[in-house]
Amino acid sequence: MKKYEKYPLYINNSLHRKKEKFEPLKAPHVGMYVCGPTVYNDVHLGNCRTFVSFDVMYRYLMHLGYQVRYIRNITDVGHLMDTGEDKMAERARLEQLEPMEIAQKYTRRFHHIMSLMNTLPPSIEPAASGHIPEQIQMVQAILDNGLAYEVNGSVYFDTKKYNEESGNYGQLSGRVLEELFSETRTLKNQDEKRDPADFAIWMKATDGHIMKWRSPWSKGFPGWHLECSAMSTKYLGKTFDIHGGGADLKFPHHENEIAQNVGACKVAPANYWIHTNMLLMNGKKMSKSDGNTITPEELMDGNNEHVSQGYDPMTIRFFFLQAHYSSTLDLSDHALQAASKGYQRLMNALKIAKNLRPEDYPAQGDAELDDKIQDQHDRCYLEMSNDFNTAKTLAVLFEMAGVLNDIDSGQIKTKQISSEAIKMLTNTFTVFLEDVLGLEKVQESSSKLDDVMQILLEIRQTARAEKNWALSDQVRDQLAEAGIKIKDSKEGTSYSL
RNA sequence: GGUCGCGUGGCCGAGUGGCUAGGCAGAGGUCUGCAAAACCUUGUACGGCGGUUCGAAUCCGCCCGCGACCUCCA
Repeated sequence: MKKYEKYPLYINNSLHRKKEKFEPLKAPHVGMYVCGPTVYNDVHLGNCRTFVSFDVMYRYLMHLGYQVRYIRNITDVGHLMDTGEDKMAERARLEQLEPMEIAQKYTRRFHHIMSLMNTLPPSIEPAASGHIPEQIQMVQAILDNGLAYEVNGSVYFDTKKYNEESGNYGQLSGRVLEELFSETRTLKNQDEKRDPADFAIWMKATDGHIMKWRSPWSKGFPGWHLECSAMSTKYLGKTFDIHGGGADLKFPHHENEIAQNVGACKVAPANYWIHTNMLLMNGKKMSKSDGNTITPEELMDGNNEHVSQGYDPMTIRFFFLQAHYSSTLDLSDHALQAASKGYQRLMNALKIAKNLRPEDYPAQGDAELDDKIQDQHDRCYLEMSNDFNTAKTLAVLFEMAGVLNDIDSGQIKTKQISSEAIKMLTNTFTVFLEDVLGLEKVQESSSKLDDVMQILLEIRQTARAEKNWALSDQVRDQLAEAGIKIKDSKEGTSYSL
């Protein structure tokens, strides 16, 4: 019996605004598409939260026994500014680089950050610029189906006609087409559209535009929403299981994506839509465009006015997972400090778990304790299978940490706990912490500093043995002044920066 | 203005009809040469006013406050 049969997964499907049992099209295969970053500058922490959320879903799906194809795109074309200039092109102009250099540069930096945050790479990470033919084909298919029209080399999606035929425009975002553009904003190229709700799927490039490709309609570039439609269809098929992204993409991006897919392929793209909520700072959404942001580097270095110190990437990941992905989360220095302590507590317990040997324990233990551990094991699965409730799962892991500490301190005696229970406890704790939630022990620094510290700590240890408190305290205090804290414990003395 | 969501103890944050969320901080304790760290124990809560119910933080209504989206956004 597969784990996913034993612990059926329930997902809050934003398409229907309710929690539904997850039934993949072709179990054990699962196709998941997540909207990735636009690589015209560095990702900010809000982006990271989204990708960490989907990383945990990806990990848990795999842990349940599904074979997941996880697609996360890189947007490197077609995203326009209010001025009409492409975001990539604008950045290229500012940095005096080629647009593709910009894309490469920020893609590489994005990968670096994602790796620090311990997210697994997706199965395929397609770039929009590498899928122009597929996008042109899709424009053609929509035209062939009579749901788009060409004006002066640009092609627009006929939203009104689409809605008349399918009646579904606005289903995802809960919008009514007639009311949608009652208050019109002045936007570029509005004059070419038949209806304000129409949107470009192919745009003719203006003279100065650098990123452009040949198409049956003009030398131009695809509309922003089109890449996800084309690439999800190419790699996951016309209909697939899960489509995810930040809540701010619901409208218009995802709504238009659905319209394009249905318009081209006559079927809805994804059965389950998952939207992650926004990371806030000072109670306001973190957003690239209005400057209310903090980058992962700034947070890790502590080089930002909003934080008093740098935070380890794993602390940040833990901080994210303490809240449910569908809730807003307010970033603050205070909350991060709390997260740092809590995370450390789990890591201490992890160390204990890894040192326990089931063979040291008897075949029979205290039945009550065995039941407790069985219950904690079950709850880890039930909570994660309940719409990926990482907050609740962490709460169970903290309970398990308590048991591990009790074993370690002798509060729970060896004879009280069975070998099987120990196995289940350590295995569940380790697997959920590391494999499912992706939380790992902070890498110890392995520089010469370790050697130097070893020497200093030995000197201090000798002084202590000789009751030379003046010297031992001098070592401790002066190290503290240099920002190095030392911790005495039964196993010896360790240090941290 | 329209649509959607939120308001939980000092702070962060789960929970959705009766059963302890959890973390941090605070308090008490264990350990320790002292300290720190670590560990154990522990109090405090559901924005306001009504309603439904045997029973509501949880459902309904109104009010107050906050946020998101409404063609830049994860």
